[in-house]
Amino acid sequence: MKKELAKTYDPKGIEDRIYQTWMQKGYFHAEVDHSKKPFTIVIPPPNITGQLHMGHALDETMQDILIRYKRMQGYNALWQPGTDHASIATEVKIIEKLKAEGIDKRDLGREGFLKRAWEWKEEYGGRILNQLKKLGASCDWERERFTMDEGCNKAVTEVFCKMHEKGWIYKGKRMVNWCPVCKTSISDAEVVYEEQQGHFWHIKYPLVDADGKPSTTEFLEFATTRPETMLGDTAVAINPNDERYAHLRGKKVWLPIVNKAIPVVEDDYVDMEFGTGVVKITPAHDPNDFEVGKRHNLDVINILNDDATINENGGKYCGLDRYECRKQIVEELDSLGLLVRIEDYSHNVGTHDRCNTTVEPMVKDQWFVKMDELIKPAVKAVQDGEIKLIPERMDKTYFNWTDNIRDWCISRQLWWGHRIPAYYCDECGEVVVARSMPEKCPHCGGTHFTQDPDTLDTWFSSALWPFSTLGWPEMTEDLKYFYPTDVLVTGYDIIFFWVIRMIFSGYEQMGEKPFHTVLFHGLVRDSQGRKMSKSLGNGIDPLEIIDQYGADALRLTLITGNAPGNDMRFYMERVEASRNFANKVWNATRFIMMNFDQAMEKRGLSEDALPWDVSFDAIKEKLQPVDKWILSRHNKVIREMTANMDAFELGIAVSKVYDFIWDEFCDWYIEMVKPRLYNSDDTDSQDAALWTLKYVLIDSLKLLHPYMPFITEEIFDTLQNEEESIMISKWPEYMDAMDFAKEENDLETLKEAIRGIRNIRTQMNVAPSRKAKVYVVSEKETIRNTFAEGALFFAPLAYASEVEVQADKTGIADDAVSVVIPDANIYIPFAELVDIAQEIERLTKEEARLHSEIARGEGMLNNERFISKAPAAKVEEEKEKLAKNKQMLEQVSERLSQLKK
RNA sequence: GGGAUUUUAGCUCAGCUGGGAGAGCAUCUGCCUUACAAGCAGAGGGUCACAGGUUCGAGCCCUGUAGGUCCCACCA
Repeated sequence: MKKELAKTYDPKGIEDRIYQTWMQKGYFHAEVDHSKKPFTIVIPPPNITGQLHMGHALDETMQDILIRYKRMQGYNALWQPGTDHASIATEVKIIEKLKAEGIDKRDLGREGFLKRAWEWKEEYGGRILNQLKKLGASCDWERERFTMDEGCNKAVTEVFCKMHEKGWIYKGKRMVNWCPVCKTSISDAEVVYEEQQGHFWHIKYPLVDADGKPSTTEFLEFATTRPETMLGDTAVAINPNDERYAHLRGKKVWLPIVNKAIPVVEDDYVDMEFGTGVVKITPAHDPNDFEVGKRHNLDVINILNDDATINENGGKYCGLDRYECRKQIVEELDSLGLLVRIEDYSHNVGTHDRCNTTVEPMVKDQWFVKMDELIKPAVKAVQDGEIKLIPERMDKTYFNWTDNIRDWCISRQLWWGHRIPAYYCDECGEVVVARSMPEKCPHCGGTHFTQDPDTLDTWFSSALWPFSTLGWPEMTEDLKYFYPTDVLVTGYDIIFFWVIRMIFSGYEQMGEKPFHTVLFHGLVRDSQGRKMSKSLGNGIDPLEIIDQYGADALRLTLITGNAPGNDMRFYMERVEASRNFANKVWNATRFIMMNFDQAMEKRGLSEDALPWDVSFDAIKEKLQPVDKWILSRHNKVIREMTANMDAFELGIAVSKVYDFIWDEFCDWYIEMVKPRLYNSDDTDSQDAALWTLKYVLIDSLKLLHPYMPFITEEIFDTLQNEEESIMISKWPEYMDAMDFAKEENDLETLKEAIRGIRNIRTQMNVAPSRKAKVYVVSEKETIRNTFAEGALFFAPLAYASEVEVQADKTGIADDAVSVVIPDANIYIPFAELVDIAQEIERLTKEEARLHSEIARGEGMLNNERFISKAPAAKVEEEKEKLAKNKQMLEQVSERLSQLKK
């Protein structure tokens, strides 16, 4: 048992060693086992481009806590790890890298590019998972998956084909968001709106005269933020109810520069109140205009190339960049006298979330997922509570999206990703969607096909993650056993991208929810509340924190004092506080180990027959009230903490065990136990103390283990050798046998008395070395017994030389200082140290406080409605309080009048 | 424009279904007491944003006002 433990806990080296052991023992691995209930979490797969940041650290810590907790509770816990190919994010990264080498993606060709991409994946793809290991993540690494591995590919193809057969995936010309830099369409969710300073160009178009020529006197004025789109205008619109323009119904206006007549159409979309009540209509480059165009059968004239330069439809502007074109168009309009004025205007501009480029709405042939039917079970699941979102308010965000759902554009003009399983017949152009390259065209019998060049939105594969990782589309044993998974832990920022899509995919493909609970967390911000970002340079690297303070300290910091779904600020001071706690636990262990050693030496005990290494029943008779108190408190902490964990209140749960260990166990129990260990020969009492110290510490370590896996394992291993590892030990349970209500009550009285004496001594500036005799006076025998039994530790903690318990004040000096606690008075007769004036002041305050307390209590009890409506127990409680207060007031007043004499 | 959320000690935040205002850090005081100075003991500090309302009783429920944060939609 003799182990020299360092004075402070240093996690360096320890953490890696322990993690290796866990891995070697295979504790993280889960196999189908019908004798146990499964508990499954799938990791939100980090991007292969990613580096571990604080957001991941928080996300993974929460998952690891849940997994470790459930594993200890006897569940067959599976934490399924993996990574995401992150189609566009990765492609952008690789293009950047190629650029640095002076290579353009097109030079390599598709095959060459993909080869580079896979090389990149091999090199960096596993990086982030290795970083997770530093954090202590207990993922089943044998099951690691990748969204583009063979199984996931199969799942994607299968889903695409099934949904296509069902008519829920279709190809069509629709308005999409186009990124001119990435040269791909993107989904609505990938567009972020930014407020930008722009201009509002007020322009007028001439009316068309009866002779078909532009009028020189009559004009129609309107305003636009994108004048260059006029090249694609095919109408101007007015509101049908707008009397101001009644005379224009059925007329035409002259589109300058392009020089052609376009119709005036009437449409409710036009807001009469806004601007001049006239809108130019460019169906090819504005989503609303596109709809208007459809209603009025307008031509759709695309004026842009894929890189946002003007195409041949722009006439002489062909080849110009969109912004240069804008400038020149404005100049030309001005020279034509058609520019009325320019107004400064700030408006929201859609940009691509990956590259910040202003997106262009364009009409393109793309693949879509029809959402109206697909979304229904996903809505119902949350409505019915089949799937619970935590915190609950996320429901509203969720429904906000589902209520306004639009079809999902899933095709991307990228190379890195899942290729769309659609094949075009080289002969007749017929589209065939199939699980593999078709042999023969069903339309013309052609045998040569070209696969659709597009890839799928990266979220298409992520949506299948909870079941594709378990083997789907094969109905594997894993799938039958582990699906549905249990909890999904993720940030609220990807509720639309991912959470909703997993839910509807689960119902559609598996006929079953993918998980029953979604636990959201917020963003980790810097100490000033800013987002951590590369550009700000304010990011804190979790690996550096781990290196300096240990993974346990980081994990505790991320979880403490944070409610689900709320953002948190990251402070170094808080990491230090966590580190200090680890040290506290470490030193409590040192204390216990030291006392084991001392007791063994003193009593000549051998290690294999220690009187404190016995069962609860065997030690029960020897337990003293203090021991029962801490056991009982610990028992309650188990119950409360378990309830918090089950309610996913991870922060509250850990604060309970934190407070228990630091405050009750270390600052009270250990202090109270010292006199018994150091200054007493009662071996029964010592056995009980040592037994209790060990029992409570080990059990507390178990409660703490999900949060701080490394230090708890290290200490567990040091303290005992019955169990192999704390991570597979049994989660503590509340036991009736450990409930000692009387001792809990008694000890609270003692603690209060000790605090009272300490307080008085501080206020009177009495040095701790100055010990005085303490008299405890109470009419109640139980109270006298409590103090008599507790005298051994009461004296040192209250800096008393001696404790005398008696029923009345006989023999106590009149000038004794008193501490008033429920049912008892404590007197310290060291008159020479007392400043009477100060004491009077203190008692006066106390008297005032009691008066107000009594007034409050009487007010409540005289209130008939309170008596009739409040629970009976509550009323009783108030009555007792009132009686106590009255008694105390009497005592205080008496003492005051004495002193005043 | 719609919605969510937030306003509690100097700072950062807890506060469960309404019933005597809490933690960490910071500040002040006293202690190197034989587990721990990364510690111990004690103290100060809050009209719980503001105004109404419901209730015997409101930090908590309702209405309104003001400030902060965020999400969605996007009006040319």
